[in-house]
Amino acid sequence: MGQRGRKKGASGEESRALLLTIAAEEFANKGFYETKVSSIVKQANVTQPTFYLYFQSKEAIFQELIDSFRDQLFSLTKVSKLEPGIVSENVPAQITDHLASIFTFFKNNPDLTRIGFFLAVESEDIKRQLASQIKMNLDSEVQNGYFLSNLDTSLFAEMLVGAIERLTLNQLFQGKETPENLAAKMVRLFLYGVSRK
Amino acid sequence: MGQRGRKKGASGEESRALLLTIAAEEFANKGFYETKVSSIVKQANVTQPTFYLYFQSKEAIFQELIDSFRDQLFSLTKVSKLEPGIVSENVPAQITDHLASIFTFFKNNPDLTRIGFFLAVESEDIKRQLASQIKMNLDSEVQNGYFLSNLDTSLFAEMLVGAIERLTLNQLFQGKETPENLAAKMVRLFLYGVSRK
Amino acid sequence: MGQRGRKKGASGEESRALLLTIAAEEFANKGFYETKVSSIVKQANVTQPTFYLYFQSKEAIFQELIDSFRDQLFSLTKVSKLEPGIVSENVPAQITDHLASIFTFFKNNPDLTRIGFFLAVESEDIKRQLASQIKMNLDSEVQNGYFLSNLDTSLFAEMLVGAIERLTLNQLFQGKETPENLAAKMVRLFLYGVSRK
Amino acid sequence: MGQRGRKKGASGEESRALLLTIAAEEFANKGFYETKVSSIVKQANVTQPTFYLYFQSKEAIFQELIDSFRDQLFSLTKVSKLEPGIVSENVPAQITDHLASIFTFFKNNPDLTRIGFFLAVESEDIKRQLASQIKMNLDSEVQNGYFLSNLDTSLFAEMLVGAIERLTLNQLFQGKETPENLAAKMVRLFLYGVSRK
DNA sequence: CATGAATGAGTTTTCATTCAT
DNA sequence: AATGAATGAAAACTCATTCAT
Repeated sequence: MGQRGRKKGASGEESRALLLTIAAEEFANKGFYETKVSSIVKQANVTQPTFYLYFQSKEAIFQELIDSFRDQLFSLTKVSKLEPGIVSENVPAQITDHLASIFTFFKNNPDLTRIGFFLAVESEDIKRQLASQIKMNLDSEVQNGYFLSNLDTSLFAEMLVGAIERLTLNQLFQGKETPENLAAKMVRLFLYGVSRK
Repeated sequence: MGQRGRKKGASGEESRALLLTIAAEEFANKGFYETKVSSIVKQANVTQPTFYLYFQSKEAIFQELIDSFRDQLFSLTKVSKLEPGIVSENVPAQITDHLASIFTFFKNNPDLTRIGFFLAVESEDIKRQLASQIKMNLDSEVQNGYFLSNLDTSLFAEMLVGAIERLTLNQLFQGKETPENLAAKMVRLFLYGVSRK
Repeated sequence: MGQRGRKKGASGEESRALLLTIAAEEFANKGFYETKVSSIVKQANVTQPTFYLYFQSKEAIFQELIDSFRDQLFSLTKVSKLEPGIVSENVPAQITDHLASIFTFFKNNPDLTRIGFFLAVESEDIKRQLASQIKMNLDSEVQNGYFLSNLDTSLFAEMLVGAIERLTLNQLFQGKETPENLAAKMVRLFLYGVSRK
Repeated sequence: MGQRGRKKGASGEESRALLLTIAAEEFANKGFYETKVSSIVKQANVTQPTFYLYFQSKEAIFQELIDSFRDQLFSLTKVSKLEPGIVSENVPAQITDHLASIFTFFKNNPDLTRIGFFLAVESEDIKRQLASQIKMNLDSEVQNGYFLSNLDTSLFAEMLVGAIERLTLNQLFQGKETPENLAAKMVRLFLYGVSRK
């Protein structure tokens, strides 16, 4: 009776949180449509009506996960504007740090990241939004003379997001690189290019 | 009797091709799961059994589209290795051409591209494969001294694929840039970086 | 609201058993293919999903009925070996009893019998298995000198099964004979033949 | 063009006969429902409309096979009444011959037999009819004093049919016994019984 | 005599969701 | 806080059968 006993006594919040975690895992691994409510609740050891006690629908819980990803991501990028008065030499380091913090967040929340950055229909929105934030940073950096004055910041921001996305999946999630290294390599490449001269 | 008469007389290949086109459109716009066979056939003005006359299943037609994308993409990239004896100055132009041809293919086949590059489960595979092709090219170019000798070509290839992906969606498909311009801009940025100095 | 209320409160096992009974009846009367899930559930006053709550598929419920028949039949025949030390005169009575118990089982479970003995693909298997059990009994009886020493027990066992089958359908199920009478008649005929002398 | 040429030139009767043969095979092996018209015509190298040129429906061709079986079987049993004036000693041989001719027919027409004797819904009818013929023969033989005067000929006829059925399937079709041997064994057993004394 | 192309009418099965307790 | 039992609404797929030629 241990398990059952515990479950009955569990606070609602616990059940809710558990469902959320399991759902994230399932969604991340199998996508929205291949994830069945029945499978989520089975793993959480609750019944289907319980699910609906905490979430209005399958879509709602998915959305909640997306929103959670978006919120965390943007609370991260909000604080990371280059400070205006910074000295030139430190710019790369600053950018690297910023990038590393994003990679760290992704690494620590792989399920959420898969959902919000790759699976959701809104993923495109989110990436656009991220690109837009990056663009704003770039613009001010251009203004401050750190970057090429004729840089197409919009396009560049999108390229960065694309790079982030691929490296997250193929390097970070594969455990091939740490967030810091990845960030450093990216920045170096983008700053100085790959041409020999 | 005009309509009916025409349909009965239609060649099978025509019906098949029509279904394929409509399916591509639907899949591209609504994804695999939200695309219903019933909706495809309605637009093609045939009945459901006709669909199954030409395709084994909804999955099969989806797969056929993916395969078509993959095949075309890789028949494109297969021909585009940098020739060994090329003079240094022409390398950027060559790369640009290659990239432009990819963008052109994407632009001319937006539905197929959405399916094969973004919607399919195999999309990751396809991108990995593309990255791998690019890496091989890069490797030989490094060997020939065009690029930094310590370049992490694998990582760089992935960044390129990420950039291609984003720009395809947000610039090319939006009609903001031509394939050629996009390719040129990308190459310039990656070759020389964005740093002012 | 009476009906609806009652249904909701019904125990699952009840619904399951009801479906099983109705399915047996339908299968027995119309065969596997002409029996539609829709018709079973209609008679059980439940909806189709309820059916799938208790049975994996139409095939599964059919199989369950077959297995039930087979299990009951063989738990019946397992106990009925002639005891070794029996006196000669009692052998016919013993055999008759055994046969009667089979006929009784068939009579009490006509739907199941129709399914397992006549409709199922496995019916042949089941009959073969029954014949094989009978053959083993016959062999030991031959050994004990009750029967002709040169009796082809395998062939004879099959003839018995054939006779059982026909009489079940045309005498027992028609209510023309009781299990006991049928058994007695069969035994007499097989033991002593029909020849006048 | 050989094949096609031949087909075009084929007489209608040839196509019809071919379809009938293939259908018999398929029905015999897979049953009515698992046999698809599409599969029959594929094996016959014709198209579905051709099938409907010769048969009104899938049911019709099945019925035709059943009727063919029934007709042949009963043209066989019609001729085989024991002649009234026969001498006592020859009765067993006569019966054996009769039985052997049935087994021979079954052996030479296994597909048809499977269909008419085992698969068809009318199989029961056909067996009943066969039993009824046998009963009539038995009755006259009883009258003539060959058999026990109190023999329940109806029941005995059914037992015979059951035995025939099983032995056909498990001995004859398995190639374990020739029609003649099988008939002889059956007759011996039924005439004199299996009791030792 | 034969076919390429198409369909009407169904059937099983799935799944998110909800009562009643 | 939770559940046993049930369902509405649809989806993919099948197959015998038939036009038009």
